[in-house]
Amino acid sequence: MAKPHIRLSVDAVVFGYESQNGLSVLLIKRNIDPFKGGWAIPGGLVKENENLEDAVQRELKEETGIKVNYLEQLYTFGDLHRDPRNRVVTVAYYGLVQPSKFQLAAATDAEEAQWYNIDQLPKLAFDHDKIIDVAIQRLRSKISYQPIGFELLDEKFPFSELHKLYECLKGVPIDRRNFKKKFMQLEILEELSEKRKIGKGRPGSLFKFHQKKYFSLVKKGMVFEV
Amino acid sequence: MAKPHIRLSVDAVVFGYESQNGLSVLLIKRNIDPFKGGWAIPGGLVKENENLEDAVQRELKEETGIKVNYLEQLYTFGDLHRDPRNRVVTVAYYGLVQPSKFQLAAATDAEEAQWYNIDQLPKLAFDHDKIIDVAIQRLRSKISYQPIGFELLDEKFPFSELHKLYECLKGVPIDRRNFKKKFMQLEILEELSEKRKIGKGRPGSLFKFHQKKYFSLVKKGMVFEV
DNA sequence: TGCTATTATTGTAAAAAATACACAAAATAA
DNA sequence: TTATTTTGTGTATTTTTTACAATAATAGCA
Repeated sequence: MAKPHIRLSVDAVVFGYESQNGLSVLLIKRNIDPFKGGWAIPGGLVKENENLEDAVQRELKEETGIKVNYLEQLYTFGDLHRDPRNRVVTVAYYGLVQPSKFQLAAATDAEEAQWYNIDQLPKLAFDHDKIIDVAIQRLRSKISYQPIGFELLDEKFPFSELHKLYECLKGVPIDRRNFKKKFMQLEILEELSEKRKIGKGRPGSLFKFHQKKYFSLVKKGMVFEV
Repeated sequence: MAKPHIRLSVDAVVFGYESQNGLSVLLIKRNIDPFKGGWAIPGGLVKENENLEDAVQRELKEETGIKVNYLEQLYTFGDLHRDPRNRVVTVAYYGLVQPSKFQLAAATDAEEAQWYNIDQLPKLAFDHDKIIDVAIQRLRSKISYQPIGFELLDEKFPFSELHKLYECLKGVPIDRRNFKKKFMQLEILEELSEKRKIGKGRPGSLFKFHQKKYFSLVKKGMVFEV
């Protein structure tokens, strides 16, 4: 009998955001044991000749049909009995997408995939609740010092959307005027001449995140902090 | 022939600090291939029934004789060819110790262990230079918002030692008076009636990090930031 | 068309925090 | 006793953060 060895997997906490629904996580319904029929975050074993990030993207594609643009390593979970059958150490990642950009699961491979608001998560397989907790914490703090929020917005967005996003992720009300003042001082947004087309009330200008401006900010040794 | 599988290892960047010598990293001289005779950070394969942190502590004990008090996961490095022979994914940790508290290697197991100042590192095996880079960055930023620096100082220390430590880790001069004012406002230090015994100049009071005070700071929702 | 409701835009005064900066006190070495 | 080194302390200035309200542009409705 072969000597048992440690298996290595990757798992992904994919965050989605919509201004009406707030922050969600992408879950799949497992169709194999253990936890068959239960909900889990997408993931699976890493292949012998595959990079970790490639493995994440592959599993995401297979299980949910999604390709994430922003993907970052979160933490590696290696407790002895986190998988009831074998020793499986998992490298967890988190990613950001716009749910509206994708058609979920049904069209794709195996499991059923679904968005769940982070305040209404079902019971989860393995230690996936813990992984999501860590991911939320990380996202909450990262949003303040890295301009990653734009991954969750349309390319062009009214300023109020950015404001709502930050209030949602930080979980506290933020003064609109002070927030705008601070953000605009960074000079990483481009104000377009277009206005938002729909909705009631005075239409606001649309903005775009200007990556080049952000890089030149960094080059000057300044820091993004909001 | 058995199907090849991914091997899992842990590696540790152990930082040591002395006010005369600044920041150092603990390295070992490898006595097996690959990179036999070269320098590397301590580490090795994780056992099938062993937690990741336990694996780190075991390897550190075996290879250097050191036990670290503060140990934290850094990042997981999994590039395809980071080990020239097999696919090895490594979970890197970093730890903080006082070099003066330990007798190194020679007394212990296999390899030769030695402290190297972070500005005078030798050429390193595998991707260990990259791992150390990431660890230094992490330590540099973490020192500002977590009170981990005390792991690098004696239990009782004159304030000037704390000041020097922060100047060293942040790599910039810090105004003595403003730094002290800010730190003392946190109320996490206990000022002892003892004075420093040796050295020239006016003797300074000794201080102690007061963990309980720090916890109550956190409970009040305040943040450590220096 | 005019009224109401809704959202967007803009500025300033007050408070708090960060910075710059200098001199006196306690010890050792010469 | 004098010079040198290190510690200890306070204030004025600048910068940043916070709190806060009135006006403009649209849509829907009477």
